Amino acid sequence: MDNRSVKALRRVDLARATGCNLETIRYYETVGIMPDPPRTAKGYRSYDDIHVKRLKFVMRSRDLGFSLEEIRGLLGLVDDRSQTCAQVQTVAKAHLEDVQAKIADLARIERVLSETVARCTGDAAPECAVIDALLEA
Amino acid sequence: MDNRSVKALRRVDLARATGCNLETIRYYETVGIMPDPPRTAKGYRSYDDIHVKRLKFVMRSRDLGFSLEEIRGLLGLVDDRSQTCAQVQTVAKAHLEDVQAKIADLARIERVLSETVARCTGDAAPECAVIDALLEA
DNA sequence: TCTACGGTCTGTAGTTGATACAGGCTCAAG
DNA sequence: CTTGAGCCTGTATCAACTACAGACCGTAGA
Repeated sequence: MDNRSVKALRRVDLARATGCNLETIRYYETVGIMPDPPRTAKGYRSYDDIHVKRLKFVMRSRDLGFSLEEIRGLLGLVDDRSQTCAQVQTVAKAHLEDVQAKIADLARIERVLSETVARCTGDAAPECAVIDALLEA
Repeated sequence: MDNRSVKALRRVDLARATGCNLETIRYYETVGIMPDPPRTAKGYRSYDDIHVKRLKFVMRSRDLGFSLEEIRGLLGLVDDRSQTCAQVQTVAKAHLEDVQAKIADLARIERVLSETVARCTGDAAPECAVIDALLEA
């Protein structure tokens, strides 16, 4: 006869609903990314649709490579939606530049590696182009 | 009158010769990536050209994104050069695939982020395409 | 009702790859 | 002799989790 929330979720339910690891949820609570949830009489955490939504937001952001610090900022902007768009754009653009820099780094590594691997004869010889490349000054 | 090694290097000398952080050298020794160096009578570490060479190898490998675990493997192959080439090629190829996978991931992120940022008006409105994208189920 | 199993609680340790600091010792130049 | 740079060790910190220990709870089936 509880007409407040249709169903209270346990930790495992929230984890399953989002695909998030059980312990990670608790971690997010201790670092303030997720709010401390209400508790049952016996101290069990009791979650809700809002937790599912927020956790999915966090996971999607993590998936896009935002740090927890950045996500903290994004969540603050979500919670207090004034002047949101310009600020969010700033964060997202900065992050986009990080991502592009990382891609450039990896592309360089990829080029060096694939060139080096290609020079490998791949046979049982004690000479190796990869080792030589790593050893050369 | 020491005709063994032309000059013994101190920690700071090795660090300068390689560009490696001082503490990182010690860290590499504790985790077995670098060997425990000989010590002076007073217990000071005493390095050599072989340490410079090995540390540069490690740094170049790290720079190419190899994990310390992978580097441990590569160093083993360097130290015991029998059947080297085929084995190194295996490690390097696997790592190359990792790198390519990472590039693909980041490229996906880059695409999503840049599309989303482009949808931003950038003005002071409380609606925001980035937030919406992160919130949407 | 008993029992088994799955779930929850807390606190703490381990992971990777470093980096930093405290507190004390030593060495070399001026 | 003093000063400053460098060395020593052990331990703490960072991100972002993950895992475990030891105790407790809740419910379904026999």
